[in-house]
Formats: sequence, structure tokens, C-alpha cells
Amino acid sequence: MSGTQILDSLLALSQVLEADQARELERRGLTQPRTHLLWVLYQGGPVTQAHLAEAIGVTPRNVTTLVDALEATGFARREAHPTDRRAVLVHLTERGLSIMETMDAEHDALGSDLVAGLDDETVRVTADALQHVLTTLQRLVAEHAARQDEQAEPS
Amino acid sequence: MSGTQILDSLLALSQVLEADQARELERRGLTQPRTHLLWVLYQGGPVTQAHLAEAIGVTPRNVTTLVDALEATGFARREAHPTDRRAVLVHLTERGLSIMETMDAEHDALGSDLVAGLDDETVRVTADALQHVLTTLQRLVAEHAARQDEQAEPS
DNA sequence: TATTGTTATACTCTATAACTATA
DNA sequence: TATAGTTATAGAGTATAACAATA
Repeated sequence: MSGTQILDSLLALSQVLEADQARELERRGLTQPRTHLLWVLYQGGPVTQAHLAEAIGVTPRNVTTLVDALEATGFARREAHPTDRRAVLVHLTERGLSIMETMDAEHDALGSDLVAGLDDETVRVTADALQHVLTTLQRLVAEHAARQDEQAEPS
Repeated sequence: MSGTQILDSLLALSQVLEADQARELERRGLTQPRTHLLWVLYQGGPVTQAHLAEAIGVTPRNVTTLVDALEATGFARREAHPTDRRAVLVHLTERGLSIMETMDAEHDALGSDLVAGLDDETVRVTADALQHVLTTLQRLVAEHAARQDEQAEPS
């Protein structure tokens, strides 16, 4: 059945993409969680650690560790929040900005390279189908989670 | 450009698939590395820890930890190797076998559910395109790695 | 009272290095 | 001499809980 074939290709692609990315990041002195944090800074400008915790889906405690590491390696820096003395604003350094620009460009290049050799119509159909699969998956996951909650607390 | 759109869908799909899987595994008292190990046992029968280390791509030291955890939680067990007194054979327990069968069936069901609502021709085109994208990615990664090695040791 | 970020602690996965028992 | 698995140790990511400073 082709559905299984699509899922297996998706899983294989995930694995290869992630392994390649991890190798690249290590070469540059980064890790995936730290890069995720830098990406949020690259997209949304200087933000508080509480905002980062929410954005990347970890506890504030772990943001402390990630920012410590990124400060130590020169990719980000803390600055005092102008109005809230409890908070800090995390900024990209020049080095951090430069590496995010590089990775952004590499991402675009990879997007093009991956479909080299496929004709435009195939690319269009595939892009639409993947969008549909993603939407379907999100719906399935949401339904699944709802069912679990129901079983957990049948109030 | 649609190439970028495909890559972005792939990355989003990876993320949702992995998050959903992690949630499911936690509910069952498993983790991804432990499940990977169980999957190898499910596919290839009882094997040595050295074989497992090779198969799942971690050091033998870490297989010790993973098998310890799987023994403690009742999914796998060690047995003496019949001819090599240095080695142990890791077996699935009944519980381990049962959960792998369940997950195997869920995987198949997900494969079908994901493409529900797409017509057969679209599924066929998409499956072929993803296969092509996977092959292309593997080639790109291999070339990339070769270039890095070259730079590292220009003997 | 609520929020921001930190210290304290613990668990999982990963790695290298040194060691024991056995091939 | 080489291999199988372990103990020892370290680093990274994740979590909860308790706490200080500030809102």
C-alpha cells in the first residue's frame, strides 16, 4: 500500500535530515536545542527568557542553561531589560546573527536541490499532497490526545 | 518556490511525528532509543549487545544502559550465549513482543490514515517523488561529507 | 500575589577510556 | 591479540521544586 510507503519515506527523510543537521551543527559548535533558540532570536528579535521558554517548549530552567552555553560560546548575550528589572533580554551577537544568516541560506538551497530532477507538475502535486498529509496528521494527533485525556480523567 | 515548501512540510511533519511518538512512548513507559532497540530485536530475533550497538548506532557502553533499563521495566531480558561465554543474547519478553506488535499495527494504520482523502494517482505520484527526494538527499549528504573530509585532511 | 530567573537535584542519552573475562 | 560487556567519568538535554528579586 502506498500510504505506508509515504510514511516510511517520511520517516527515513526525517532521520537523514536530522543526522546531517546534527553533524553540521557539531562542526560549528552548536546543538539542535541551542540552534532552535538562536532561530527564535533571529526571527523575533531580542526577547526575554520566559518568552524563549514558551517559544521552544522547554521550562525556564532549561533556558537558563541554553543561554549560559550560548553566551559562553559567543552566539548570544544577555542584556538588562529596559523596564522590568526581573527580566533579561537575550540578543544575538554578531557571530550568532552571521551563522543564522548562513543557515537560512543553506536551508533555501537545500529546498531547491532536493527537487532537482523532478518536473514542475510533480513538485506542485507533491507539495500540495504533503500539505494535506501534514494537516491530516495534526488532526489525528489532536483527536488522539483528546481521547487520551478523556480516558485519563473521565470527569 | 515549491522546493522550499516541500522541505518545510517535511520538517514540520518530522516534528509532529516525533512529538506524537514521544508522547505515546512515555505513556507506555518507553523512550525512543529503547524502542529502537526493541524494534531491532523484533525484526532480527535475539542478538548480542555488540550487534545491537552496531544496529542502532551507539557505543556498546550505551547498550548496557539501555538493556538495563529494558530489563528493569520488563520489555527485554538477557540470556547466556550458548557458545560464547563472553556474550549475552538479548531477548524480547512477552511484554516486549506484545508492545512491538501493537506499535507495528499502529504504524500501518497511520500510513493508511495519513493519505485518506487523497486520490490514488496523487498518492502514487507523491510516493514516487518522496522516494526520489530521499535518494537525492542521501546523495547530497554523502557528497557533503566527502567534501568535509577532504578539507579536514588534505593529504 | 504573580512573574522572572536562578540554585539544587535527578533522569535519560550520549561519548571515551580503562578493565575483566573469554575467544 | 582481539572481542564482549562492564565500571568510571563526563557532557548535553530535559524535568520538578524551592527560592530571591521584582512587578
